[in-house]
Amino acid sequence: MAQQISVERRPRLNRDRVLQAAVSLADEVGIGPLSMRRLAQELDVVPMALYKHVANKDELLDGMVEVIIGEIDPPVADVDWKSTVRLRVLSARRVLQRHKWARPVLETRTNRTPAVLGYMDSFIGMFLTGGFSVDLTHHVMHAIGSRMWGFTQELFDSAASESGEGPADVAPEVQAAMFQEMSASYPNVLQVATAASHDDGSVVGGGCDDQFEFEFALDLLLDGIERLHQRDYSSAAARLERG
Amino acid sequence: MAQQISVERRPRLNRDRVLQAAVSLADEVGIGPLSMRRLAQELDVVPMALYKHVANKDELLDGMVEVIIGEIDPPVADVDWKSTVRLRVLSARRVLQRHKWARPVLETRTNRTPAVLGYMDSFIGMFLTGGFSVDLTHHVMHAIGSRMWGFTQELFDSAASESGEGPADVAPEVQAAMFQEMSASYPNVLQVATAASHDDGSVVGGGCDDQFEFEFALDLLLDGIERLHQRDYSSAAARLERG
DNA sequence: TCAGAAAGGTGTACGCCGTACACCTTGTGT
DNA sequence: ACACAAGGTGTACGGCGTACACCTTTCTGA
Repeated sequence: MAQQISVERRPRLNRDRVLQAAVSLADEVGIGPLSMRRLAQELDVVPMALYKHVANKDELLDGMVEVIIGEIDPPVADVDWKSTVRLRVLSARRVLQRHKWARPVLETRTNRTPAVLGYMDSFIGMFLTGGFSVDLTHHVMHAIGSRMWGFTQELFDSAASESGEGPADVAPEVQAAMFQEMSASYPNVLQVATAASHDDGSVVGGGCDDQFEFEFALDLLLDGIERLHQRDYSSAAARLERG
Repeated sequence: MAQQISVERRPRLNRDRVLQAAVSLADEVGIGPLSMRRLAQELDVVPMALYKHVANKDELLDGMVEVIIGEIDPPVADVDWKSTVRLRVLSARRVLQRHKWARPVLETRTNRTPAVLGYMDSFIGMFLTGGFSVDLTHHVMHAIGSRMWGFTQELFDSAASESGEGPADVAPEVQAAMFQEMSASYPNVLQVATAASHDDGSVVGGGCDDQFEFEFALDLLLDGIERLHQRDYSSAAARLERG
């Protein structure tokens, strides 16, 4: 009967509480001082307890990214693509400003977690819905990518990154399963990714010409800049126009 | 007489050899495994020996950045601004590809070392020489910044970052000295930075509206994208045109 | 030429970090 | 009531950056 006396009992931990606590702590003290030990202390728990809920620190960071992606507003419907995209990016920006540690974390992180893929998928959807071709959507995603997240360069890199050339070290049936799941959960990502790989025949990854993408984005900017220059742009005037 | 027998003598260390070794090592093994201990080992020296040449690991990283900035081609003269800028950015990109560790390092680093300031100054100069107004140049630098380095957001932040609001914790005469040196060494940076601060009266830093800069760049991209969309852009066609 | 100083290099030690591993405790389903 | 899984603990290891006291080499100028 006295099994649960007035002693203050800490509620049990779970992955979600761990991630939330990590985000709060990083908000407070920054990403540098966020160590497993410090986080454990914050949760009134011994460091190793955390490992029952996240595999390691890397997965913790991935989880934190998940959390803040969840804070980005969903796309607003029934307006033109440009406004949809614009509002979404500005929402993402607001999130990144609320969590100042997030930018560097996103920039280092190359993992395509479900949350990241889901966000990308929905983002791509905004262009496709707006009537963009898959081709243009692809380049546009590269061009705009780093402005919101920083995952431009290896957007569709497959799981390659480190180990060799591509997904050659995964059994074919596993690849097939991944493909199935992709097409179910991230149809837009899949569409763009496969279209981008027509050239070299690989199904996912490797099929996109980094140099071309870089120059595409660079020239997009330079052309825009040139136009502003030609019309004697002044930010003061722009501010007035904008109200 | 026998003071220097056939014994193999390691040439004395100096800052440059340390930095070069660090760059090579990072090229080989990546930035993660690059520790002071590992670097020392590579140089056949005890870890603490390095601290006679660099103050700490952060300064080592700054030094490594210096080294690779030195590898970027100087601006080519006697062509239009657009080509000058384009070629320079592509040169910078080549450097970053040669040193794959550099991008994340640049993205985390917020220090305005002489090398960085020098590069920025010369970069700004390309626009000013091209007839750009200081105002437009300023926004353009923000818009294009991260595409080469990643220091967009706090380009002209002064030394603020961490410690409070601004340079208030530095003696006035020191500020004056810094100003003197700036105007001598980085006239373009100074010009743009001071122009950007007219609004709020501060001399250096704090005087630039992040939200405005972000939307400026975002809209530059979106407008460009819209134009491509309207003319049914296709990358295949673009590739053909380009040759 | 030679002392003394400055610059370069060493050895030890400290307090962090992530986390492997073996263990105990608590909650849950039968 | 009990077994078993899930959650939590304690200890320990190897790696990190670097402070500090010390020795050794090289340079300098009288």
